[in-house]
Amino acid sequence: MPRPHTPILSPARIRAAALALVDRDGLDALSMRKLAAELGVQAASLYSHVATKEDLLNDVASEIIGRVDVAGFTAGWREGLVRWARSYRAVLAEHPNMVPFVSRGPDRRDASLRMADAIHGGLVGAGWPPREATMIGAAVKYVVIGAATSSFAAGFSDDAQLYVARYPHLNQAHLLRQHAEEVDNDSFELALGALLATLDAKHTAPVAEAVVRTPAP
Amino acid sequence: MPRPHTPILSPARIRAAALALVDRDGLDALSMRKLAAELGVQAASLYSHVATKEDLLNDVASEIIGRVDVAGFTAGWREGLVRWARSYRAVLAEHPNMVPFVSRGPDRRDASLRMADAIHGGLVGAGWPPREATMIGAAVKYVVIGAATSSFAAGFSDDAQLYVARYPHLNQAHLLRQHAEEVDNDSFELALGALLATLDAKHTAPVAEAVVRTPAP
DNA sequence: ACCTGAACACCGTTCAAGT
DNA sequence: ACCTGAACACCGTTCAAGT
Repeated sequence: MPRPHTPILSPARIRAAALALVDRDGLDALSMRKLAAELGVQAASLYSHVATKEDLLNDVASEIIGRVDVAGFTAGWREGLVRWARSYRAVLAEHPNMVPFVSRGPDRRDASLRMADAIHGGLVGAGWPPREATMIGAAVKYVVIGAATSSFAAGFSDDAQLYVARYPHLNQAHLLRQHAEEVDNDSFELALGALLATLDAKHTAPVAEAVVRTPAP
Repeated sequence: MPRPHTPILSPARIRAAALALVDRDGLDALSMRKLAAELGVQAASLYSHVATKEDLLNDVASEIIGRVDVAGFTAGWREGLVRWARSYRAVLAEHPNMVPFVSRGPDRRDASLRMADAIHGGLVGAGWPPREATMIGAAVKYVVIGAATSSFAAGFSDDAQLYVARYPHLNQAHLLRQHAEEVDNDSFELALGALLATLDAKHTAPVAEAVVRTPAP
């Protein structure tokens, strides 16, 4: 066995350590040097396994997105959408400090494109015209990303009572910390439920056509 | 006139230059040194007018949020919400590179709190119970922030056709650049319209009570 | 009061050198 | 093949010094 050292690093280990650091200290606290220190190694060593900090974060983001449940469409488009929306939100809520990065812009990440494709395919397969499927996917995504991004609960600090005192209407707005998650959740379900109700009303005609076009095998 | 120099900098001039730089080159491209260079000055000079880079960005964000129209509630809660949502989205769309910063987390900025307070006050004044007003404000905000954050059009690059080739369902998804803005807009209006339809249905009872409780002056 | 020059403690990334 | 040490071109921020 002439191998001089068993390797101490690997892309997966680096990703895990990066995510742990971001979860603990925030996205801005992640530096290649701190990450290396956490792994007992020099900063330059990371570049044997990772091309760039941006790439590393993209890979971490892809791992997160990959955990979203897009399999619900076997039980119908409604169930597919609901499971997608709730699991998408839950997965983001597990890593609030990664949300700004994960939800940045029009997504070029492979995992995000696969997710978008699964949703679009599920909707089209259930009879929604492609143009409407795109809009529905986008609208649900807006609600999820918005809820994850501007959550009351995420990073809610204990000095929040300060604001309650200064802004009269917020005073009665149930913004206390113990209610923040509940308000987040109810607001999210309000938006999601409203969207589904509208889709239920629209749904009747297009799905009938689709059954004709794509008969069961 | 013993004044040695007429001051070349001011907080407002610095904010304007910072926003222009971010709009042109992106949020990551903003550094105090580049900003100073743009203003024909040394980096250290900025600190006579601005406490910190973070503070500067917060002030820029406040200016942006301050342009949002929250005055529509004089024409009823429905008109108030619609004008708020559309102008909020439009204001963010004017500065897509600032969106990640403007919509970060639970907002501690004064302008954001004033906006939230105006919306909440408008809804409560129209008869919505405080708890529901909070949820409605949050739900509309989710749609606006989500639409601004994960817009197809913002930063849509010209090599997007690459993905269309690789992902079959996206192929038919009308994701070509010339349609991106239209899809964004229709998806946003779908989500907003769904929310309003649900609120219209809920609205009847609470508003009647409110008229009794808060009679006209 | 406002701006400068130099410095401090950081960054991401590269690269020759060691094993 | 993997890790190190040193270096490069950057950061945000501070502070004594000039006017």
